[in-house]
Amino acid sequence: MPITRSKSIAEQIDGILRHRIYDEEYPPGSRLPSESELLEEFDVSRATIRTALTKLAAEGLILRKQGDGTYVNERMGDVNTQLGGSWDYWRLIERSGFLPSIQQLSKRTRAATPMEAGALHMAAGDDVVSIKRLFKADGHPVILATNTIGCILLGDLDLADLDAELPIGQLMERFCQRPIAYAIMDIQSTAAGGDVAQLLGRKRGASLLQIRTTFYDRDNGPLVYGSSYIDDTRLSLRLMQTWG
Amino acid sequence: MPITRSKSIAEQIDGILRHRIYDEEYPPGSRLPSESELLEEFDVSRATIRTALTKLAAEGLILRKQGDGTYVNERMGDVNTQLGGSWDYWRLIERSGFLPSIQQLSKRTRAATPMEAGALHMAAGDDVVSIKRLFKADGHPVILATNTIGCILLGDLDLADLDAELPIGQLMERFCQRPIAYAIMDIQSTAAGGDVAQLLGRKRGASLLQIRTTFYDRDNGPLVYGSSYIDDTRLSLRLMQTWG
DNA sequence: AAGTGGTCTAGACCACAAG
DNA sequence: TTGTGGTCTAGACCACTTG
Repeated sequence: MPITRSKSIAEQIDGILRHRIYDEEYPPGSRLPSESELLEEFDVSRATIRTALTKLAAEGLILRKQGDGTYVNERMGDVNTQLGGSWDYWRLIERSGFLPSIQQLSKRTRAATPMEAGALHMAAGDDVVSIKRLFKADGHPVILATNTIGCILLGDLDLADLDAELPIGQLMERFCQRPIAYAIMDIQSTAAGGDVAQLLGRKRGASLLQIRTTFYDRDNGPLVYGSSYIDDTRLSLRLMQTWG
Repeated sequence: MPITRSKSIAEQIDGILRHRIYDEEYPPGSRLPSESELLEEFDVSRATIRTALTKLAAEGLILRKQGDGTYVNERMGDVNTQLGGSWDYWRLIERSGFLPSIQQLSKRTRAATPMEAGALHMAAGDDVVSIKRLFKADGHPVILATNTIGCILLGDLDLADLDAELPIGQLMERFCQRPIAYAIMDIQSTAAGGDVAQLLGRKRGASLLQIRTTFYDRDNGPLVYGSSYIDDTRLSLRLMQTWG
């Protein structure tokens, strides 16, 4: 069991406020307590309160108006994606109003494709562990995701111990002790090939969203390469862009 | 001419550091001066320096390592999109390594489609101003963008004065005095219809990225609705996702 | 005029990595 | 041990909108 670093005060306040917003203790469109009220409630300095509020505002969860107050963003419920921040397919499905589930299709060691080898800075043909999963929304297949990890990173770990239900970030932290620092994603539109179409229950040639992601550690070393197909007739990517 | 608020110290430092990174005065992968060195250089408090650095780190431009230092992210050059932050098609094309240009296809007043009316909280058939533009990369059409603005917002402005070359954010600020606070984007994959295919020089039925965006002011009032088609064989959406 | 969020300061202590 | 970035405090003044 890894030791959980106790969170900072600002992070805890962030979490508490976030919960109050989701629980509608602070309903959409309503005004939050002022910063001075909050610092009294939590008995911290104003800077700490503002650290938490700044993060919520950057995500679009709240809108701050100078001279007026801080308001819960009415339209946060429309959003299912937090590109630029932590985010995974499970939550995407959940936030789209469906019940998520995962079906593991395969988990095996094989030779890297040229694309994977390039992304992971390996030679083509080097051994990688490949995990192929199908995400379902209310039981319907919606996302086909393949993740590839260089074998060196996993050491002598038994494949059977690799928990394929975990989001990729937690998986890397637990099994490689290498937390993800950032990822680079490439979003494209593509026509479904035969196998992908069949797994997602679409016709061959149907339009799908394709997301290719390479995850890096804080030393710029590539950790994982992922390629996913999203059936966006059932699931669209909705995200908030905050201005200024 | 609207009065331009002079920027805050933190914003100015943000801009200076950003320039130094783009100019490779701080090259990719190199270590920045420490926070104490920076606060001496600019003669400000540490909190002010950290405000600037925090913003750069959130965008992925720099990586901060406790006990070590702050480094320029080597892979920032791969990225062409800043979803979740300020961003426009002109910069997308530029950052993809092409020379951008805009061709205005039409600018006129017409009745709102049901989709536009819904997004803009109007009745279907109400008057809107519609601007249709074709973005080119090195002269090749890559993005077809249609923006729709409720006529009420523009008042008695002459259509001819509306500068279609402006990014939508600056356009709203200048002609409506209503700055954009946030936007909600919907990213999907779609098959090109006849007219879209022709304008983008693709075959009918080809896969395109479609982005639908509604822009809101800080009072949650819808300002603009935009629908765009991106030819992602020439231009892919590459963005950075920062972790933690 | 009063209250809000926006900005900035000067200082302190802690956690972490290696100059 | 030294120097980094991470966190927090108490206080000040400013800009803005009108609870």
